[in-house]
Amino acid sequence: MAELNMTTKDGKPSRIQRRNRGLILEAALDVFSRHGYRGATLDQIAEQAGLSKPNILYYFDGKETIHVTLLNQLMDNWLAPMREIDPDGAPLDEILCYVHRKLEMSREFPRESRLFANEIIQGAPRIVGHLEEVLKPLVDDTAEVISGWMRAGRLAPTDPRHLIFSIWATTQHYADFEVQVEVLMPGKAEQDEARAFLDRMYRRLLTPDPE
Amino acid sequence: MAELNMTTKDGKPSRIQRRNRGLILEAALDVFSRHGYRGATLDQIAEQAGLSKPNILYYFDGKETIHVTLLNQLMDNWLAPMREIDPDGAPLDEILCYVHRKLEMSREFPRESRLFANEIIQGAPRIVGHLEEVLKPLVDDTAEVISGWMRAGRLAPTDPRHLIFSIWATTQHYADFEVQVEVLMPGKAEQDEARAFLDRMYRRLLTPDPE
DNA sequence: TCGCTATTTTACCATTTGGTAAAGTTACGA
DNA sequence: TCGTAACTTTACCAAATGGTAAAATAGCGA
Repeated sequence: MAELNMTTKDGKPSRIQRRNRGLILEAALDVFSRHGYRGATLDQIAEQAGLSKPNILYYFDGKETIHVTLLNQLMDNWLAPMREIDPDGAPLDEILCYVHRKLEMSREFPRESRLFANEIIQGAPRIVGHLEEVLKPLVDDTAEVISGWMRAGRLAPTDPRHLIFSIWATTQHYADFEVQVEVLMPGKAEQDEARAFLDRMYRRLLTPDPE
Repeated sequence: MAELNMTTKDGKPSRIQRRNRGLILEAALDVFSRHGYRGATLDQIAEQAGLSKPNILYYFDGKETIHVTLLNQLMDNWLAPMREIDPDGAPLDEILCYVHRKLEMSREFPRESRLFANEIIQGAPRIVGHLEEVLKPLVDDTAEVISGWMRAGRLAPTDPRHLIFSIWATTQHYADFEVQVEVLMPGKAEQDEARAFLDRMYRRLLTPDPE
């Protein structure tokens, strides 16, 4: 009887369930991404979702369950651009396309980026497992693809993992440190400039030297 | 009588005051950087400092005062490397030296980096003022110096502000996302590799093209 | 060593917060 | 339209948390 609140008797979630779980997760994303896990309260989430606190606990086992649910849902979308790097594509295009898509996600989903950043900064207590089991294999594969391109002389050689880190860092910076960017470049269309800057940077880094 | 707990009657802080304020700030840095502002508790800080909670409130007006004190102390050290960029130096060397020093600070002061990141991600409620009054002028100046170098053909042209952002992002990443880095490159001496990677990246980005 | 001030402890308190029990209300298939 | 399962609300609670009052103790200059 601990977690029957997930399906109706016949095993399928009802219309109301889908709607309210959606409302809760949307509200929770907002609150968690602004205040971090411990800084967020169920009352805030409830108010923003337009539901009562006990009602929220009818749909989710507890605060932590909501948070974990969010993180798990997030991860898939978050890693999608990396999964789409095509080992048979043109190396430089593939990498630059990845950079652009990550930057695009920073603009479209800043809350998701901050939720993730909060979790990692605080030691990733609730997703280390996921990092090891899902993220690590994916990064290992991708690094191997990039290494192959470099060995074949199709990209200038560098450490592929640090390359990936730098792409994550530079693109997510515009979401995670948004207030700072806003203070330092008030009112500017930074995203377009950022795209041009990063494009140029990775192009110069990765274009192989002529023999 | 609201904040007499700062000095003894003759205006100078006593030996005990200096020691205990130091203990408190050291403990607070640890706790705040691990859990964020709201996630940290006075009890945790007190325990780690080896003092009682009321004793902590004898030295600081409240939780927020401790946090603000930390952030203010931090900012100076944090910006020091940028202040040391020499407009009369060799442009590429100055930038690369800045990159190295930022990376070095990431390794030496990861707690400070995370404290700062936590604050910014959550909207910088306690230091926007500082950002506008101290950080912005400094960045404006530095961007102007870099622009000058670019106009003189001594650096390849790019947007100087986005260049600065990318340096912050890539160097602080190793502190702020330490767990993730550790999961993906277990046991490696990432810092040395990171140094080589970043050196190479910014060298290629900024070395002017031959005419 | 006395007396005064600085420091520390003990004993609290009010609020916030995650969570629960149980009574009510709604929706929907038969 | 009735009964049952799904959903929602009301009224709580225990623990945690930031903070205070006041008594107790330690340190130090005269």
